[in-house]
Amino acid sequence: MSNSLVAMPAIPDIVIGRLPLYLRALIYMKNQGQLTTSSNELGRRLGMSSAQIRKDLSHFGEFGKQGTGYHINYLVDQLRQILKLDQEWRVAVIGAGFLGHALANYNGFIHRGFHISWIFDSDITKVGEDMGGVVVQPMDELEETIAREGTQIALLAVPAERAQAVTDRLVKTGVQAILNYAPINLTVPPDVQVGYSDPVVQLQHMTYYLDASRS
Amino acid sequence: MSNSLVAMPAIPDIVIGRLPLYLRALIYMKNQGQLTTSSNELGRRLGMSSAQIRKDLSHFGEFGKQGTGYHINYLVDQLRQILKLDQEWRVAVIGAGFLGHALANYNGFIHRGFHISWIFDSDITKVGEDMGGVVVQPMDELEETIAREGTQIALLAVPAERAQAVTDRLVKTGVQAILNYAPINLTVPPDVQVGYSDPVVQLQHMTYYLDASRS
DNA sequence: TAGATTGTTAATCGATTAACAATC
DNA sequence: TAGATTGTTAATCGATTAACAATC
Repeated sequence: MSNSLVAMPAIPDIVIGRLPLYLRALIYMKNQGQLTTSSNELGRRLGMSSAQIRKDLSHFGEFGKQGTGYHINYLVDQLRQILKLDQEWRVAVIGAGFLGHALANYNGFIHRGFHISWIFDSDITKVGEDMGGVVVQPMDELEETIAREGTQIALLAVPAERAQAVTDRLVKTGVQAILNYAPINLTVPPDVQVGYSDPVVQLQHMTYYLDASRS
Repeated sequence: MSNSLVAMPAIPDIVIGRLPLYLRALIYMKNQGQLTTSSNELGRRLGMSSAQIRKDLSHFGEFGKQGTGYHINYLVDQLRQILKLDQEWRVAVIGAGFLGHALANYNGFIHRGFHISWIFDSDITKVGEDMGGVVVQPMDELEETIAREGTQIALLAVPAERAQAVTDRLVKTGVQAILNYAPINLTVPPDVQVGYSDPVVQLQHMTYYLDASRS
């Protein structure tokens, strides 16, 4: 534990939310064979100011060198540590409809440290089906399986009507984070993280700016 | 056109981004049979302050009544108009993998004013396949079909390596908004809207707050 | 060395909130 | 009328940016 006598202000959530974007861009550059970058280049790529990137990173330490910028490998490692990505997280998908199917089959999770171990569905005709190497489990066994395996994260892909009820069960069983794909606001205790993904909400945000007259 | 002599400050984008959430909650209440609500109730539901809701709405007009609050039907109509949802938008899905399949089959789009007319894929063995009532089109015909039909919005569900190239084609053809599911930052002209949906980015945001020691 | 770029400070800018007169 | 709730103002709070000394 570091100095507990000094009031340490929490790092703004909006800063935390940008770190994964920095990480993604850095890994992209790394895969291109690039070894170093600067706040300027990173900012250009992401459409933000270099000052913002330097300020964001300064919350966590000093990762660069004057004159030369940042070593990509080093910064990637640091960001991974900060975001607690230096471990594998156990993820369950709830709901084996088209979306659950797509999530279970998405290969972007595993190599970024998220291991989908389970997919649950209340439709017993789907139970036993193989989805991306994961076998559909009966909804009845949700609590037992999640508690036993210590699943920390849930991807919630059930109909909106059932999202809150399933959430309550997940929270009670010890899930710490839920990424909700249902078009509904969830209520959870303060120590549980919730992320939202509703494509319609995103589209409705964009239509505001569209020119309705253009074809 | 309203008063063009007075400098009208643009409404903050962060406000626009909350309107779809207000709309979603209002429609939910409406479906529950509720007729009126207040900024207080809406705020409680969405986890934000009543003052913020009133302030946000005040950018667009006066929609409530002292003492009684807001008529849900009326406010829903107003928000729909503001967000340009009083028309049907033509949407194309690009990429007919698992995700494209899920998007084409999602029934949350059509009744909220987004009509998925087309789904494209470069894999000719998929062409002709029926996905949620939409037949897979060859990628070669992207430009011709989108221009002819006046498709305004694209859901981009292609691999990251191809996302920017496809984006360039979409933009050239006149698409005004792109919801990008590929884990990569896109570059577009300023008059084109881009939204991002990368579940890994959202998960990485949440893991920062998780207790790695728990279970 | 000269040029580049960091981390940080202070100023600016913008968003949220508390408070309240108006009024249904 | 009494109670409730709006729309708006001004104060507060927080985030972004410009600028620059430090230094690689």
